Amino acid sequence: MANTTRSRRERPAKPALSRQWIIAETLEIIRTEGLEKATMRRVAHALDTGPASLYVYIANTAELHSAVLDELLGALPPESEGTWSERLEALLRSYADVLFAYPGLARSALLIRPTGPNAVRLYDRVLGLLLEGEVAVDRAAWGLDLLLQYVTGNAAEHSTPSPGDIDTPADDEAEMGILARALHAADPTTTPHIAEHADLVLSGEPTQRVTWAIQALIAGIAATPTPVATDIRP
Amino acid sequence: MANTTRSRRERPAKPALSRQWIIAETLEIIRTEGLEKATMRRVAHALDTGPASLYVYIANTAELHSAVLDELLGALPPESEGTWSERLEALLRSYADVLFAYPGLARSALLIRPTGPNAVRLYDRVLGLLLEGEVAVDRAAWGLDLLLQYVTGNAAEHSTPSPGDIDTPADDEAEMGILARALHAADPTTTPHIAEHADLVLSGEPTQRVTWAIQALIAGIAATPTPVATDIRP
DNA sequence: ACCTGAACACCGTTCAAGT
DNA sequence: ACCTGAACACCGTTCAAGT
Repeated sequence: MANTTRSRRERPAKPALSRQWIIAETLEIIRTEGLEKATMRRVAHALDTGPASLYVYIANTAELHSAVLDELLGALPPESEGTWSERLEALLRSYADVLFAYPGLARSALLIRPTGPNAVRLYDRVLGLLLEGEVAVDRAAWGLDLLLQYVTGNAAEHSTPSPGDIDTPADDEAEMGILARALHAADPTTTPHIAEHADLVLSGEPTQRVTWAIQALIAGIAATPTPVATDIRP
Repeated sequence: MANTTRSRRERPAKPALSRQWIIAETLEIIRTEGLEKATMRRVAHALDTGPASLYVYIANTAELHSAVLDELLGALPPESEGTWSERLEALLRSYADVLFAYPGLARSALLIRPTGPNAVRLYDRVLGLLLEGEVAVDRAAWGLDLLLQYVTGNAAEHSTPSPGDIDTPADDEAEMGILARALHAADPTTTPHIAEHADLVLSGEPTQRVTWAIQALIAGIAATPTPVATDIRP
């Protein structure tokens, strides 16, 4: 009886399943517990239903994660100030920030190739900025993929496998420790360059390195001719 | 390994569990059925034992996959002919080939940061070739990570999620189809650059694009100064 | 000492059956 | 028409108990 004038702090008592609602709930779980907890079963449970019900709206787990990512890409900051390359760097960094903020989603992004409307808008902005910088259109077109893949791959590599979870107390740090130990233990006979330059290989803050990498990518893209004929346009 | 004089085609009847044997069996499963089938349970089953037995030799699933990858890296071709950049390209392509040959392993490589002895040897070869090309040592040191991450990420992106399995009839192709459709359907008003250059963005054979990307990366690495002081050496 | 059966706590996905 | 209980076929990992 007395339908729905309930405490808003409590679960809103079965607010009718829908694609939007499922995505929102999934995002909430990813935010608080990480991607690996955002399972069909767990999302269904959070929505007070069984897993089978989700399949009315979402084809499978991959599509669920894909939809969440596109949702997030819709919230990228719209435009910054500066030269084309500064704006491009800022855009890519904001994309990287999204992926870092939701550890595990980068891994999804790497495998499912985002194709939602917001992803396409991101592609368009990157391509537009490269063209504004007078990068040859064929290099810009191929460079688009290279830039986004780098950022995505980098985020995937550095995002902790299980965020708020059991293992991985300070995961990326621990990971780096393992790598650092492996490099410092390098045998000077069989691996002389690593043995000599281990510190340099490991040097730099992550943000410094991402910034440098993006600059290097842009420079390389602008300077390297593709095998694709450029005389496509009249 | 472990030369038991048996019919090599039949299962060698419980050849005593060992780390090497587990890794070899896992590799075989990955080769024939894909990474996602190389579960602790399935490997244990293939070795005629229960999953608990594997934990005597291997800490967890991640370590198992990690060990398999390092095993594969030990078989990279040793040295090619040509200029330093040609040899570097060849080396990176052979690394990419390994990852492509074992779909799914690239994804692991992206997340676990290979640190085995063979991985370190690969790092050393890449770094050595960059230095041979007279790339500044700080740029070479940072570029190492950029190059390997690109190749790994690229392989991860293009490797089919489930190789010899139920879904994904021609998976990467299907994926590309989805992307192609999304780009060709781009709205000329909101995403004008993509709408105009969709074909160019999608153009080129995968190998052409990888080759171009590696060249662009090398050029960018060589040309972009890092914030790390270069006057480390006397 | 070395190994493992059995259990615990989960998964994705399907489909017959309910409302 | 829309939804879902229950089942199917799996997972990783642990630990008490066996040899």
